Amino acid sequence: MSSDKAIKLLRLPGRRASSVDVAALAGVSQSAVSRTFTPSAVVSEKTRKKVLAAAARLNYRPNALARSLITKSTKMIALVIGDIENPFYAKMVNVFSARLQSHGLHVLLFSVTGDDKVEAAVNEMLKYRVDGVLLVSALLSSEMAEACRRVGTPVVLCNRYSKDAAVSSVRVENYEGGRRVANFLVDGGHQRIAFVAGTHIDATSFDRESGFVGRLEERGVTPWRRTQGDYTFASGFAAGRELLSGSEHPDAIFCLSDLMALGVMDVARRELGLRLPEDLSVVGFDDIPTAAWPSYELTTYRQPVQAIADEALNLLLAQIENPDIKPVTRLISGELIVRASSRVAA
Amino acid sequence: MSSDKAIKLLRLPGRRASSVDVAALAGVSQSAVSRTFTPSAVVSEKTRKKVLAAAARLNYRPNALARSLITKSTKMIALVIGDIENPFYAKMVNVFSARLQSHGLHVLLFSVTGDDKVEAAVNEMLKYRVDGVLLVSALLSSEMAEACRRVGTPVVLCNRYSKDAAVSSVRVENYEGGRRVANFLVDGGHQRIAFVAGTHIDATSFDRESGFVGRLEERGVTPWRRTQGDYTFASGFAAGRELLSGSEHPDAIFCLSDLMALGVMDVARRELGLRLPEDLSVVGFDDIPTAAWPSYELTTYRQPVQAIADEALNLLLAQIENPDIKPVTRLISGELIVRASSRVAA
DNA sequence: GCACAATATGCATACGTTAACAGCTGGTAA
DNA sequence: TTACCAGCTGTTAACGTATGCATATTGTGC
Repeated sequence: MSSDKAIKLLRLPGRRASSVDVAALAGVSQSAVSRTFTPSAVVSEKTRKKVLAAAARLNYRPNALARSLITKSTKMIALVIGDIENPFYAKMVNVFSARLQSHGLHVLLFSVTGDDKVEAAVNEMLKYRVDGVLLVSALLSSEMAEACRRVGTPVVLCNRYSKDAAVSSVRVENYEGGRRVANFLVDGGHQRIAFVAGTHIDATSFDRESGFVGRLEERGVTPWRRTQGDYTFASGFAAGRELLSGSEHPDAIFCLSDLMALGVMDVARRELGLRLPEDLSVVGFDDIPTAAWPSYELTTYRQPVQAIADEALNLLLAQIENPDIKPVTRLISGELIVRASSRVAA
Repeated sequence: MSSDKAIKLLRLPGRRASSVDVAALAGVSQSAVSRTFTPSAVVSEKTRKKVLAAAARLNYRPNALARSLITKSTKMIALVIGDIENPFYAKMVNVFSARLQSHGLHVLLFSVTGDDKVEAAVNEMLKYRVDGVLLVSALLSSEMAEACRRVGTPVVLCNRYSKDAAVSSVRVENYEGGRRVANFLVDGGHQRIAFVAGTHIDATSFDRESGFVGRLEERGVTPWRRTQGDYTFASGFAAGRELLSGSEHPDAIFCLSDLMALGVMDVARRELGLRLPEDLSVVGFDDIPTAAWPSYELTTYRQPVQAIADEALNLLLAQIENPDIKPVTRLISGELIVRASSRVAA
């Protein structure tokens, strides 16, 4: 009988050791093995030793998938990221994955180009039964939000939000940020203030713009000219060339991302020979590392990445803990970092 | 009997629908549901319709974990990345995740700071039974490589390799790259050629340096001075300050990463008032997007990210297909991109 | 109408784990 | 010695799916 069992349990070549194999080698029951690898469970020191020895010999590691099947928790969080090559979002990924790892959670990464691919990603991650979803700079359609809600998967949006979908979200105070930049530029005595928007599929760009324009008008300044980019350096370069091409050019340009602002600076200085901030002030949004480099010294509205990520993660963990919690929106306040790319009040 | 079953299968609040639930609602067996969602399996059009309708009503999605338990394939690839905030590696992540997604594979991301954390990451990913492991800019100890081999998990290193561990790897031709830069600088008539190395824990930095120094000496030029950074902008800035501080300064500096080269350029121009390339030539390694920006126009040795990623993925897929394949090393040739940061031969 | 193939379905089992439960051991107190 | 309790351990039933096998259904040609 026991030899039958032993024969049956002989490790076939190419098969990975299971808890049953370990149990057989250690001469204990399979549950003893399971308990050895379950922190909350209780085993005598003697059997734990035996089990660990056998496990080491067989290169055994508990199968997280089988465990998840029972515990109904995969310890996996889906991280959906829009544009990972934008340093601001790369940093976000870094912070998130560090935080998640320190919580014993794992990251299932989905890098989506264009909001249309988010749907496919969501369907995939739901198959893997992730414990929660973090969307960074990607828009969740209300149907997909509803799909997550139906199966009870918590979701938190980062730096995006949808008016219709009932999903928690965390973002920087975009409206307020726009106002602060407006104040700063008017205080600095600028007259012809131009603006480079982002793509308007999300409310983020809209909020920053309305805060900015609204405050300008409150202070009696009419926005001089407006154009649009897609948050990249190249689009900023193009936008700068467009804005600065006429006979009369703006004396300040506010860009909705640092990358675009850097593009504007390069076209202004390298192609048109303007001096900053004497001939032109440039202000960005994000505060990516490059903004602080001596070649740029870009004035920008800083988004506190750590704070945003921490808040988003707390929201998500709370929602995992208690699924019936209702969606909330958190606004994180940013900070205007004044550097040499802009003229300041005398 | 059937009503008993129906009662038992009533979807409890908070429980997710399983194939059994769908089967009950559709009036078919559980296997029929399984077959409907298994592309290779065969079902009549009639039952497929019924199943899909029931599945839609219940928000059913097949449980990938349970499936993996049987098929012994998780369709998950572990992606371990050293420094995701370096644009070069951010791009790598982007390319890999796009490629993997198009193969129907999913990315389990591990962002490690320091090679010591790789071990913990490897242990975690093996618990999740990933189908393969991609290590980008992270070093795999030979013990960990051996651990993967023992459980039969394919591994491919990207831009790193270990002499002792028997693991497949793909990297750019570092040695040759160093030689090409040496030739370029000597051809340009430079006399005092300095060098900024990276951290020396990996052979990558060593190979580039020995190619560079070796070729310099072949051409009768003695390296003027050498210092070391950690691939970041800040370390490049510091290295530049150190190299350029003396009374006599180098007329060319070769940096083992673009970020460091940009740091050198900034300290040279902004802090010391040098003109490039008249007073100093700077050459980098990687070709990150910023290198092409008008403010820098950095000459650099380009690493073809797409080609490296494709090759690494092919190697990994081949190894998944046939686990007994033996480890290979692939060298991808790079390309010297000449821009305005360096003096060229008259 | 029949025989026979071809196709489609259901049944049962296995994958590797956790957790509720019951049973076993040893020690202690009377 | 006996009874009892605490601490461990083994048994068993899930979790949700895929798949080999046997059986049921359908269609074809005469």
